[in-house]
Amino acid sequence: MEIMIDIESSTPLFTQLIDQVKDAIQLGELQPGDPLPSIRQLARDLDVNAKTVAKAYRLLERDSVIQTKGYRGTFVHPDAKANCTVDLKALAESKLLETVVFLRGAGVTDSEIRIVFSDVMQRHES
Amino acid sequence: MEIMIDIESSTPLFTQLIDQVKDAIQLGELQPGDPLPSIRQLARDLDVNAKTVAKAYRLLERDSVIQTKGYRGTFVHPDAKANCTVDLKALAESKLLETVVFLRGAGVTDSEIRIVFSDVMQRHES
DNA sequence: ACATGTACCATTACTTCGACGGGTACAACT
DNA sequence: AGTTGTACCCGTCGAAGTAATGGTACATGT
Repeated sequence: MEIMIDIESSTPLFTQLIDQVKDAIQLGELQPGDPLPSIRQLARDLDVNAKTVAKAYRLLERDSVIQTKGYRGTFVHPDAKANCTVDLKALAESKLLETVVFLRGAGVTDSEIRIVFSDVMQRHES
Repeated sequence: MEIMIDIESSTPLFTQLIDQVKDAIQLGELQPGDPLPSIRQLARDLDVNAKTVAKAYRLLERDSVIQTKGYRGTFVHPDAKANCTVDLKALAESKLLETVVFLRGAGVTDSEIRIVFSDVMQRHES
Protein backbone atom coordinates (compact mmCIF):
# COMPACT_ATOMS: atom_id res chain seq x y z
CA MET A 1 0.00 0.00 0.00
CA GLU A 2 1.04 3.55 -0.48
CA ILE A 3 0.77 6.21 2.11
CA MET A 4 1.43 9.81 1.32
CA ILE A 5 1.79 12.64 3.76
CA ASP A 6 1.29 16.32 3.16
CA ILE A 7 3.58 18.22 5.46
CA GLU A 8 2.05 21.50 4.38
CA SER A 9 -1.45 20.47 5.37
CA SER A 10 -2.96 21.97 8.45
CA THR A 11 -4.42 18.65 9.50
CA PRO A 12 -2.19 16.89 11.99
CA LEU A 13 0.10 14.20 10.66
CA PHE A 14 -1.32 11.46 12.86
CA THR A 15 -4.81 12.31 11.57
CA GLN A 16 -3.66 12.05 7.99
CA LEU A 17 -2.19 8.65 8.73
CA ILE A 18 -5.40 7.43 10.28
CA ASP A 19 -7.45 8.65 7.34
CA GLN A 20 -5.11 7.09 4.82
CA VAL A 21 -5.24 3.68 6.45
CA LYS A 22 -9.01 3.80 6.73
CA ASP A 23 -9.32 4.84 3.09
CA ALA A 24 -7.05 2.04 1.97
CA ILE A 25 -9.17 -0.44 3.86
CA GLN A 26 -12.43 0.83 2.49
CA LEU A 27 -11.02 0.81 -1.02
CA GLY A 28 -9.95 -2.79 -0.56
CA GLU A 29 -6.27 -2.05 -0.93
CA LEU A 30 -5.85 -3.42 2.54
CA GLN A 31 -7.60 -6.66 3.42
CA PRO A 32 -8.24 -8.05 6.90
CA GLY A 33 -5.16 -9.87 8.10
CA ASP A 34 -2.79 -7.92 5.89
CA PRO A 35 0.34 -6.77 7.65
CA LEU A 36 1.07 -3.12 8.10
CA PRO A 37 4.54 -1.64 8.03
CA SER A 38 6.13 -1.42 11.41
CA ILE A 39 6.05 1.85 13.26
CA ARG A 40 9.73 2.54 12.79
CA GLN A 41 9.68 1.41 9.17
CA LEU A 42 6.79 3.65 8.24
CA ALA A 43 8.32 6.51 10.17
CA ARG A 44 11.49 6.19 8.13
CA ASP A 45 9.63 5.97 4.83
CA LEU A 46 7.57 9.07 5.50
CA ASP A 47 10.37 10.87 7.29
CA VAL A 48 8.31 11.55 10.37
CA ASN A 49 8.89 10.74 13.99
CA ALA A 50 8.11 7.24 15.18
CA LYS A 51 6.01 8.72 17.95
CA THR A 52 3.64 10.20 15.43
CA VAL A 53 3.11 6.87 13.68
CA ALA A 54 2.73 5.15 17.03
CA LYS A 55 0.01 7.58 17.97
CA ALA A 56 -1.90 6.90 14.76
CA TYR A 57 -1.58 3.14 15.24
CA ARG A 58 -2.73 3.40 18.84
CA LEU A 59 -5.88 5.21 17.83
CA LEU A 60 -6.52 2.82 14.97
CA GLU A 61 -6.28 -0.10 17.33
CA ARG A 62 -8.65 1.58 19.77
CA ASP A 63 -11.21 1.66 16.98
CA SER A 64 -10.52 -1.99 16.17
CA VAL A 65 -9.35 -1.09 12.71
CA ILE A 66 -5.98 -2.70 13.22
CA GLN A 67 -4.52 -5.20 15.64
CA THR A 68 -1.08 -5.17 17.16
CA LYS A 69 0.43 -8.50 18.01
CA GLY A 70 3.39 -7.28 19.97
CA TYR A 71 6.68 -8.27 18.52
CA ARG A 72 4.97 -9.95 15.59
CA GLY A 73 3.85 -6.71 14.06
CA THR A 74 0.58 -4.99 13.25
CA PHE A 75 -2.23 -6.31 11.10
CA VAL A 76 -5.55 -5.22 9.71
CA HIS A 77 -8.40 -6.16 12.04
CA PRO A 78 -10.81 -8.88 10.88
CA ASP A 79 -13.75 -6.50 11.19
CA ALA A 80 -11.80 -3.51 9.95
CA LYS A 81 -14.20 -2.63 7.21
CA ALA A 82 -17.18 -2.39 9.52
CA ASN A 83 -15.28 -0.55 12.20
CA CYS A 84 -14.03 2.01 9.73
CA THR A 85 -17.48 3.41 9.27
CA VAL A 86 -18.10 3.72 12.98
CA ASP A 87 -17.49 7.39 13.28
CA LEU A 88 -16.69 8.46 16.77
CA LYS A 89 -15.87 11.85 15.39
CA ALA A 90 -19.39 12.39 14.15
CA LEU A 91 -20.77 11.34 17.50
CA ALA A 92 -18.48 13.74 19.28
CA GLU A 93 -19.38 16.52 16.91
CA SER A 94 -23.13 16.16 17.35
CA LYS A 95 -22.89 15.89 21.12
CA LEU A 96 -20.58 18.86 21.45
CA LEU A 97 -22.60 20.96 19.05
CA GLU A 98 -25.73 20.19 21.01
CA THR A 99 -24.11 21.32 24.23
CA VAL A 100 -22.61 24.44 22.69
CA VAL A 101 -25.91 25.49 21.15
CA PHE A 102 -27.64 24.99 24.49
CA LEU A 103 -25.09 27.09 26.35
CA ARG A 104 -25.20 29.85 23.76
CA GLY A 105 -28.95 29.88 24.09
CA ALA A 106 -28.53 30.29 27.83
CA GLY A 107 -26.51 33.41 27.13
CA VAL A 108 -23.03 32.09 27.68
CA THR A 109 -20.36 33.79 25.62
CA ASP A 110 -18.19 31.81 23.25
CA SER A 111 -15.21 33.10 25.14
CA GLU A 112 -16.59 31.75 28.39
CA ILE A 113 -17.45 28.45 26.79
CA ARG A 114 -13.88 28.05 25.61
CA ILE A 115 -12.48 28.94 29.01
CA VAL A 116 -14.75 26.55 30.87
CA PHE A 117 -14.06 23.81 28.33
CA SER A 118 -10.31 24.12 28.79
CA ASP A 119 -10.92 24.11 32.50
CA VAL A 120 -12.92 20.91 32.35
CA MET A 121 -10.44 19.13 30.12
CA GLN A 122 -7.55 20.11 32.32
CA ARG A 123 -8.96 19.65 35.79
CA HIS A 124 -10.91 16.47 35.24
CA GLU A 125 -8.15 14.46 33.67
CA SER A 126 -9.19 10.95 32.98
CA MET B 1 -19.12 52.68 46.32
CA GLU B 2 -15.44 52.06 46.02
CA ILE B 3 -13.89 50.00 43.32
CA MET B 4 -10.28 49.08 43.38
CA ILE B 5 -8.27 47.50 40.62
CA ASP B 6 -5.08 45.54 40.89
CA ILE B 7 -3.09 46.04 37.75
CA GLU B 8 -0.56 43.46 38.85
CA SER B 9 -3.13 40.74 39.29
CA SER B 10 -3.28 37.98 36.74
CA THR B 11 -7.05 38.05 36.69
CA PRO B 12 -8.35 40.20 33.83
CA LEU B 13 -9.43 43.72 34.62
CA PHE B 14 -12.99 43.25 33.40
CA THR B 15 -13.29 40.17 35.62
CA GLN B 16 -12.12 42.13 38.61
CA LEU B 17 -14.73 44.78 37.84
CA ILE B 18 -17.50 42.21 37.62
CA ASP B 19 -16.49 40.59 40.88
CA GLN B 20 -16.26 43.92 42.68
CA VAL B 21 -19.72 44.96 41.60
CA LYS B 22 -21.22 41.62 42.57
CA ASP B 23 -19.47 41.72 45.92
CA ALA B 24 -20.72 45.22 46.61
CA ILE B 25 -24.26 44.12 45.85
CA GLN B 26 -24.10 41.05 48.03
CA LEU B 27 -22.63 43.10 50.87
CA GLY B 28 -25.47 45.57 50.55
CA GLU B 29 -23.22 48.48 49.61
CA LEU B 30 -25.18 48.64 46.37
CA GLN B 31 -28.95 48.44 46.55
CA PRO B 32 -31.33 47.71 43.68
CA GLY B 33 -31.96 50.91 41.78
CA ASP B 34 -28.73 52.54 42.82
CA PRO B 35 -26.92 54.27 39.97
CA LEU B 36 -23.51 53.08 38.84
CA PRO B 37 -20.82 55.38 37.56
CA SER B 38 -20.89 55.86 33.83
CA ILE B 39 -18.57 53.84 31.68
CA ARG B 40 -16.36 56.77 30.78
CA GLN B 41 -16.37 58.09 34.33
CA LEU B 42 -15.31 54.81 35.87
CA ALA B 43 -12.73 54.30 33.17
CA ARG B 44 -11.17 57.67 34.03
CA ASP B 45 -11.22 56.97 37.77
CA LEU B 46 -9.51 53.62 37.42
CA ASP B 47 -7.31 54.76 34.57
CA VAL B 48 -8.35 51.96 32.29
CA ASN B 49 -9.82 51.94 28.83
CA ALA B 50 -13.52 52.62 28.47
CA LYS B 51 -13.90 49.47 26.40
CA THR B 52 -12.81 47.38 29.33
CA VAL B 53 -15.44 48.88 31.60
CA ALA B 54 -18.02 48.53 28.84
CA LYS B 55 -17.22 44.86 28.58
CA ALA B 56 -17.73 44.33 32.28
CA TYR B 57 -21.02 46.23 32.21
CA ARG B 58 -22.21 44.25 29.18
CA LEU B 59 -21.62 40.96 30.95
CA LEU B 60 -23.21 42.21 34.15
CA GLU B 61 -26.29 43.22 32.22
CA ARG B 62 -26.45 39.86 30.50
CA ASP B 63 -26.66 38.28 33.94
CA SER B 64 -29.36 40.76 34.96
CA VAL B 65 -27.19 42.16 37.70
CA ILE B 66 -27.37 45.67 36.32
CA GLN B 67 -29.63 47.51 33.90
CA THR B 68 -28.59 50.08 31.36
CA LYS B 69 -31.12 52.72 30.50
CA GLY B 70 -29.40 54.22 27.53
CA TYR B 71 -28.55 57.84 27.90
CA ARG B 72 -29.91 57.83 31.44
CA GLY B 73 -27.12 55.73 32.82
CA THR B 74 -26.73 52.35 34.42
CA PHE B 75 -28.46 51.06 37.55
CA VAL B 76 -28.49 48.04 39.79
CA HIS B 77 -31.07 45.51 38.67
CA PRO B 78 -34.14 44.98 40.91
CA ASP B 79 -33.32 41.30 41.29
CA ALA B 80 -29.60 41.85 41.40
CA LYS B 81 -29.04 40.02 44.64
CA ALA B 82 -30.69 36.85 43.40
CA ASN B 83 -29.04 37.01 40.00
CA CYS B 84 -25.60 37.43 41.53
CA THR B 85 -25.71 33.87 42.73
CA VAL B 86 -26.97 32.50 39.45
CA ASP B 87 -23.80 31.14 38.00
CA LEU B 88 -23.80 30.64 34.26
CA LYS B 89 -20.27 29.42 34.58
CA ALA B 90 -21.34 26.57 36.83
CA LEU B 91 -24.08 25.65 34.37
CA ALA B 92 -21.61 25.61 31.51
CA GLU B 93 -19.16 23.57 33.51
CA SER B 94 -21.66 20.90 34.46
CA LYS B 95 -23.05 20.62 30.95
CA LEU B 96 -19.63 20.46 29.33
CA LEU B 97 -18.33 18.02 31.89
CA GLU B 98 -21.31 15.79 31.28
CA THR B 99 -20.66 15.77 27.56
CA VAL B 100 -16.94 15.20 27.95
CA VAL B 101 -17.44 12.31 30.34
CA PHE B 102 -19.89 10.73 27.93
CA LEU B 103 -17.52 11.04 24.99
CA ARG B 104 -14.61 9.67 26.96
CA GLY B 105 -16.75 6.76 27.95
CA ALA B 106 -17.47 6.15 24.29
CA GLY B 107 -13.73 5.88 23.70
CA VAL B 108 -13.02 9.28 22.26
CA THR B 109 -9.58 10.61 23.00
CA ASP B 110 -9.08 13.92 24.73
CA SER B 111 -7.11 15.04 21.73
CA GLU B 112 -10.00 14.25 19.42
CA ILE B 113 -12.47 15.95 21.72
CA ARG B 114 -10.38 19.09 21.59
CA ILE B 115 -10.08 19.00 17.83
CA VAL B 116 -13.79 18.50 17.30
CA PHE B 117 -14.59 21.17 19.86
CA SER B 118 -12.45 23.73 18.07
CA ASP B 119 -14.09 22.65 14.86
CA VAL B 120 -17.57 23.17 16.23
CA MET B 121 -16.79 26.55 17.73
CA GLN B 122 -15.21 27.74 14.52
CA ARG B 123 -17.57 26.39 11.92
CA HIS B 124 -20.83 27.01 13.71
CA GLU B 125 -20.24 30.61 14.58
CA SER B 126 -23.25 32.24 16.13
C1' DA C 1 -22.60 71.76 24.23
C1' DC C 2 -22.28 67.66 26.81
C1' DA C 3 -23.32 63.28 28.49
C1' DT C 4 -25.20 58.53 28.01
C1' DG C 5 -24.59 53.45 26.07
C1' DT C 6 -23.31 51.15 21.97
C1' DA C 7 -21.15 49.81 17.69
C1' DC C 8 -17.52 49.38 14.41
C1' DC C 9 -12.79 49.58 12.68
C1' DA C 10 -8.10 48.28 14.17
C1' DT C 11 -3.33 46.70 16.55
C1' DT C 12 -0.24 45.06 20.20
C1' DA C 13 1.57 41.96 23.60
C1' DC C 14 0.90 38.08 26.07
C1' DT C 15 -0.27 33.39 27.31
C1' DT C 16 -1.74 28.88 26.70
C1' DC C 17 -1.70 24.57 24.39
C1' DG C 18 -1.14 20.95 21.15
C1' DA C 19 1.59 18.58 17.60
C1' DC C 20 5.84 16.90 16.81
C1' DG C 21 10.43 15.33 17.48
C1' DG C 22 14.62 13.55 20.04
C1' DG C 23 16.29 10.43 23.09
C1' DT C 24 16.20 6.43 25.93
C1' DA C 25 14.58 2.33 27.84
C1' DC C 26 12.05 -2.00 28.43
C1' DA C 27 10.41 -7.00 27.62
C1' DA C 28 9.43 -10.34 24.27
C1' DC C 29 10.50 -12.84 20.40
C1' DT C 30 13.14 -14.33 15.63
C1' DA D 1 22.06 -8.94 17.14
C1' DG D 2 18.00 -7.18 15.36
C1' DT D 3 13.11 -6.08 15.48
C1' DT D 4 8.56 -5.73 17.41
C1' DG D 5 5.17 -2.40 20.20
C1' DT D 6 5.14 0.52 24.13
C1' DA D 7 6.32 3.88 27.65
C1' DC D 8 8.47 7.86 29.72
C1' DC D 9 10.45 12.94 30.05
C1' DC D 10 11.44 17.16 27.89
C1' DG D 11 12.15 20.62 24.44
C1' DT D 12 10.68 23.37 20.47
C1' DC D 13 7.71 25.62 17.51
C1' DG D 14 3.72 27.53 15.72
C1' DA D 15 -1.08 28.51 15.91
C1' DA D 16 -4.99 30.13 18.41
C1' DG D 17 -7.18 32.82 21.75
C1' DT D 18 -7.43 36.78 24.83
C1' DA D 19 -6.95 41.13 27.15
C1' DA D 20 -6.31 45.61 26.58
C1' DT D 21 -5.76 49.62 24.07
C1' DG D 22 -6.86 53.35 20.48
C1' DG D 23 -9.94 56.06 17.51
C1' DT D 24 -14.30 57.26 15.50
C1' DA D 25 -19.08 57.45 14.98
C1' DC D 26 -24.03 57.18 16.00
C1' DA D 27 -28.81 58.24 18.11
C1' DT D 28 -30.77 59.79 22.14
C1' DG D 29 -31.34 62.44 25.53
C1' DT D 30 -30.15 66.51 29.55
